[in-house]
Amino acid sequence: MCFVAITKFKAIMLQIAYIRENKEQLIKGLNKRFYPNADAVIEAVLEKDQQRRNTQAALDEVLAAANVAAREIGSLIKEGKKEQAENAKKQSADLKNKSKDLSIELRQWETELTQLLYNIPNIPHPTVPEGRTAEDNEVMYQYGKLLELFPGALPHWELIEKYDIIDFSLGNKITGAGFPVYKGKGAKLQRALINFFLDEAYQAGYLEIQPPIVINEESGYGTGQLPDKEGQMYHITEEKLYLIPTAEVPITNLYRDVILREDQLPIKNTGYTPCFRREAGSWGAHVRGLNRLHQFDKVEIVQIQHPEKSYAALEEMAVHIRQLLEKLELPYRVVKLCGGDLGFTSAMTYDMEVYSAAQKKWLEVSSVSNFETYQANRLKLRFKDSKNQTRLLHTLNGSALALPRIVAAILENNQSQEGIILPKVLWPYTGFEKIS
RNA sequence: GGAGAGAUGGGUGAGUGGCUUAAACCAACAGUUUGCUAAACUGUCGUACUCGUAAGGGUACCGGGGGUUCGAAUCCCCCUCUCUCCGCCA
Repeated sequence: MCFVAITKFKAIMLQIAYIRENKEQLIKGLNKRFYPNADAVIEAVLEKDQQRRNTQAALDEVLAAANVAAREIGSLIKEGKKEQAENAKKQSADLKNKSKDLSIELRQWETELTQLLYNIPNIPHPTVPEGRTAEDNEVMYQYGKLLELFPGALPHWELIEKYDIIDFSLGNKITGAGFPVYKGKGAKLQRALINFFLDEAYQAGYLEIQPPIVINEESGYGTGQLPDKEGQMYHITEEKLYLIPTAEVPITNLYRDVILREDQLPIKNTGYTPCFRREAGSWGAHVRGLNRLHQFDKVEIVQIQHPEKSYAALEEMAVHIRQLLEKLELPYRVVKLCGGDLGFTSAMTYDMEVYSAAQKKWLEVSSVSNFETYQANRLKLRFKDSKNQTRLLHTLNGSALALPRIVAAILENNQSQEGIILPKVLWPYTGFEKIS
């Protein structure tokens, strides 16, 4: 019925009404993140939206007229009034041109608006601490003694060489820096940890998923890695696919374009995948050994939650992760990220940091976040509430856990003159108790 | 990789240019009837944008994108996916 096919507006329109009504709050939230020019960006969004709506209204009017005209022409032809039909056709040409122009204009506004919206990060939860850097994060909880090691204790990058369990130079040979090769007890320890983490997640009620580890562009936009982290992902240009930076992406995107029933909530999924990160520009001396890799293993937990229950779920996930660390007998602390340190898509994030005795520093081993409706909005992930209203859901995820730094901490903290004694909980999984 | 056939609402499935504002059936929901269940009957039954205080309008959407036409689910082109056959292969 239309003269010019209009591209389906894929933009994240659902949040526009919210932006309109909560302008001040949003600007405050963005400022907390030190997001530049928050006022100007929000103003621009509202202005473009107004333009878009004006254009939409004008276009709808033209299309409505064209529909009427087309029907008239149809009946004229049927009645055999050829000349009148020809005249009407000529007049329709004008409508056709107008609709063409208007839909081009509409698309322009939509594109600009989408561009703006995609580049606005999530709004921090009100309890997120003020602050610009990791220094300003709030320590919520600390567990375990920060042990002192014997003289001559080694950092993990020396331990792995000493016991010949992880080999960076072999990885360099076959791939490049940041792609280690795990050997013997090193490889088995990896496998043990993955199984342990998956079993624990299963016990906690998570459904195990084995997703693809390459994703398409749409999935990248769905969870917010695109366009924000474009340069962070390995891109397979031939097929327009990306290697996943985390299992969060495929597992959460399972629910893209889905409307759930309330009784299906919450969705709790877990999955093990390798993760790939280019880490462009972040390489340096302080990321030795297993501290930062291009490929690493991780078990992820994902929840899709009712909006009113998502913060309780965040706490539940944090407890799950803490229990893993406690079972592994690792000293850790939980920090709540400040506004400036918060990830692009997150409303609230806890980081779990394990203390490495040999490196004498805290290593981030897990990060658990509530994205509220931010991802759901892009994913079009919704549910029907008790009043049969369609509403956006909340998504959450956390690492439970990322392997390399856990391995580093286990090796460093458990070393002795006789070798590395593994935490008891892993013995059934490894089949050995000691690396020596 | 080659050849062919397909993709329609929650499901099945009709629809080869205007009588389709997408039929019919099933499922679902609400109501009526009913000792209970069932059946029967009646009604409702998509998503998004937009105008309106509201009631209620308008527009778009038949895998995705583009084109032809006054008018497209229907015709043409490109892409994706599914099925069948052939080839190759863990």
